[in-house]
Amino acid sequence: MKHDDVEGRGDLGVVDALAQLSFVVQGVLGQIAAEHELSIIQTRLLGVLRDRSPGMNELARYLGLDKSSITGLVDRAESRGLVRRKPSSKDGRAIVVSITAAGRKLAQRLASEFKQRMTTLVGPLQPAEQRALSELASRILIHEAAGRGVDLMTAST
Amino acid sequence: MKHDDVEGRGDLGVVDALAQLSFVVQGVLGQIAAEHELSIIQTRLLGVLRDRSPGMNELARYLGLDKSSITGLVDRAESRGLVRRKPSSKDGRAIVVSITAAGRKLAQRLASEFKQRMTTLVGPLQPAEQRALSELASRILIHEAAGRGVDLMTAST
DNA sequence: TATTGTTATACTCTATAACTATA
DNA sequence: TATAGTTATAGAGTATAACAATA
Repeated sequence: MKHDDVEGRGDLGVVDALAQLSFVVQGVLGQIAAEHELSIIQTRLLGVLRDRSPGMNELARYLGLDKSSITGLVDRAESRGLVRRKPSSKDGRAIVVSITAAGRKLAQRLASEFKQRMTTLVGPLQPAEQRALSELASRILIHEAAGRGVDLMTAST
Repeated sequence: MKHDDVEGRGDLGVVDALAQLSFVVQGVLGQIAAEHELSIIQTRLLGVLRDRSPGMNELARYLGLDKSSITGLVDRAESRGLVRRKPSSKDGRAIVVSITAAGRKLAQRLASEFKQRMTTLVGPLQPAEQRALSELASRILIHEAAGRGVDLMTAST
């Protein structure tokens, strides 16, 4: 007998709903990536490189991984022709990682398939409800990003 | 110049907002799990076992993994004293996996820390907005689950 | 000395295929 | 034969620590 059972029938409560929804969304992403023999992290790598050519260290910060993990990640993507390493012209120690034409093409394809699947997922909601959902989720994200010192609306991640 | 730029300023659009939110939520979950030296999959394992004692095969279906992957997963949880294997009394080939008292305690702790962090995350929204978000997310989940032949409101996953 | 990137190593997670024991 | 579970093997992803080259 939950004393705080204020949710109407069919409602999971914010915490559970967002948790479960995150698994569903990640599942969609993982499935689409897998259809192209990619992992989620490889997909994120391509996403980051779509509008940037960072060094390994910088890449590690973007992805929240140790730089030693980036080495293997980039190795595998490079051996598939999706990204490329080039020595930095400014710093003899550094290298610059960039996406190849093939990598960009694949990234675009993944993005479009993801968008389509997500559109289907939110299909049961009316357009106005989708906008409301978008707005609420965005507000959470903006606050969360601000809490980490990032301006979501400016950062192009 | 996007022709479909109908979103007000500060809005990412449903697809991007849900995608990014899923990474944030998974990040919270992963961080809390890591604070207790657990992975997300180990945490899910404990979650599943909170109200069930399935066989290995059944567990594989719940977690969406191959049964051979379950062996190692359960091995590691068992060696930490979080779960236990018992031979099935009905089927000589089968075993039954159940959570231990220590496992249950840890699972409860994880759940409570997760709830707290998530509550903070949605804190910027007014209570009524949180309810609206919960309702919209739940509707998506119910449809998605129904599409897989599962009744979310009855299934105790 | 500090920083950039790689290597060596170890562990978790995952799948496929082959195997054992029971049904 | 079919099913439950494990083992063998391989590979991705991750971290820590040690290292080389450059700043």
